[in-house]
Amino acid sequence: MKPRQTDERTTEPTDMRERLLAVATALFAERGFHGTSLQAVAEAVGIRKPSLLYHFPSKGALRQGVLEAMLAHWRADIAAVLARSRVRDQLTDVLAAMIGYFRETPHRARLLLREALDNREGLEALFRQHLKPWTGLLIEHIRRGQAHGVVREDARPEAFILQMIVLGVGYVAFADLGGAIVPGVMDATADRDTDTNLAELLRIAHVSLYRPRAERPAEEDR
Amino acid sequence: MKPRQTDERTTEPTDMRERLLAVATALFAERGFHGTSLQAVAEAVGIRKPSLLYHFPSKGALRQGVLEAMLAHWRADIAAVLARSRVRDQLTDVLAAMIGYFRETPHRARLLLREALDNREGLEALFRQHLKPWTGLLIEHIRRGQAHGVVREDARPEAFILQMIVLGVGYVAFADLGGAIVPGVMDATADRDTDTNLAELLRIAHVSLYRPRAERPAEEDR
DNA sequence: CCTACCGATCGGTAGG
DNA sequence: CCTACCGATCGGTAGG
Repeated sequence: MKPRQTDERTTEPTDMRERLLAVATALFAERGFHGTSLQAVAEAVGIRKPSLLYHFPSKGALRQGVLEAMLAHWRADIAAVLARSRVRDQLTDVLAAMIGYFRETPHRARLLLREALDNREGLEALFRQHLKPWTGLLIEHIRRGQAHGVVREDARPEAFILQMIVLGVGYVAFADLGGAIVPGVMDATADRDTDTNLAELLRIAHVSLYRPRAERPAEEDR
Repeated sequence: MKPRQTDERTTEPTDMRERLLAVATALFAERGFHGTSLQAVAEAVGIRKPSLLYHFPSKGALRQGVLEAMLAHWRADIAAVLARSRVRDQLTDVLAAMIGYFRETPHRARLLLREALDNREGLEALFRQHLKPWTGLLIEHIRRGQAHGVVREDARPEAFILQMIVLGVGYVAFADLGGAIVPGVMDATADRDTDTNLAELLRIAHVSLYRPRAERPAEEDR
C-alpha cells in the first residue's frame, strides 16, 4: 500500500529490502526471533548491521516486515488456490493445495507457529485483516454443502476449519519429527512415509467432513 | 535415575531444584528459550543468577532439566490415562483425556511446540525413549480394532496417531487464537467456543477412526 | 551503504 | 547460597 521509497543514490534499486526480508524470514523461522541477531541477518546478505537498520529502523520493524510480506503472499496464493480448485464435492482439494503450498516452503509454516507462540497480538491483528475473509468463504461453502446434503450435518463449520488449519500447519512444520513420536513412521524411506502421513491427513479431513456417498441425495448440477 | 545430591549446608532440602524447574518451564513456554534469561528465572524464584548456576551448571542444562521433568510427568500421567479409560470402542477417550491433561497446563503444550521448533534433536531423543512405547500401545489397539471390524479399514494406525498428536497439542497451544483465524469462533463467550472446538476435534477423531455402528459386525465381549 | 562507538544485558566464573 | 566481576554480544546511534 505504502509507496516504497526508492533511494536514488544507490546503484541497484532497493531490492535489498526484499533480500533482507527473504533472509530474515528463513532465519526467524529456523532459529526464532530472539535466536536471530541483526548481525546474522546482515551478514547473510553481505552488508553491515547499521545498513540493515537503514532499511528497517529496528528489529521489531524487520519482524513486522517479514510478517506482512508473508501475509501478502498468502492473499495472492490463497486466492489462486481457491480459484483453481473448483469446490464442489472436494473441499479437501483446497486443504491439499494449502498443504502442498506450505510444503514448498516449510519456513513459512514454522515461522507462523513461532509467531503464534511469541507474537500473539501482532499475528492476531494480521490474521483478522488478511486471513479471516478467506476462511469465511470456506465456512460458507461448508454450510452450502450441508444444505445440499453432501456435508455431514454434525460438522461445525467454523470449528472444523480451525482444526484443519491447525492440523495442516502443524503437520508441515513437524513432518520430519514423526519418526520420533510414532514407531514405524519414517524409520525407513522418508518420502514414502511423508506421503502416507499426508494421505492420512486428507483421509481424516475427508471422512470427517463429507457424508458417505451412499447416504447422499441424488446429485445434480450446482 | 541419578541420585540427587542433597546439600547438607542448606536449611531447606533441595526442592529449590524443583522450584527452578517449575519457573523455568513457565518462562521457556511463554517467552521461549532464547527469550528467557537466567537472570529472569533466578529473579522469579528469589535467588541470584550464580546460585541458579549452582543447581544447573549452564542454561542448556536447565533446558534439559525442564524437558526431562516434563517427560517424566508424562510417563506417569499417560500411564494413568491409559489405565483409567477402558479402551474398547472409545479410543477417542484417550485423546480426550490427553487434551484435558494438556489443557490444565497449556504451558506444556507450548513448551513442547517450541522445543520441537528449536531443539529438534534434543526432543527427538527424549521422545524416542519416553513417548514411543505409549504410542506403540495405541497403534496396536487400533490394529486390533480393525481386526474386529470396529475401526475403519482405510485408517493407517501410525499416521493416524501422529496426526492426532499434532492436532491435540496444536489445538491446546493455540486454543485462544481461534477468533483471529476463523470468523464466528470465540468472538463472544470464550468458554462456549472452546467447548465447541474441542467437541469438533473429538468428532473429527471419532468419525475418521471408527466405522459407523450400522456397518459393524455384531459386538461381543472382548 | 560504511566506520566507529554506545550502554545494556547476556551466559558464565572466581572465590568464598 | 552470595558479591564481584568477566568477555562477548546484543540492538541501536552518530555521523558521514
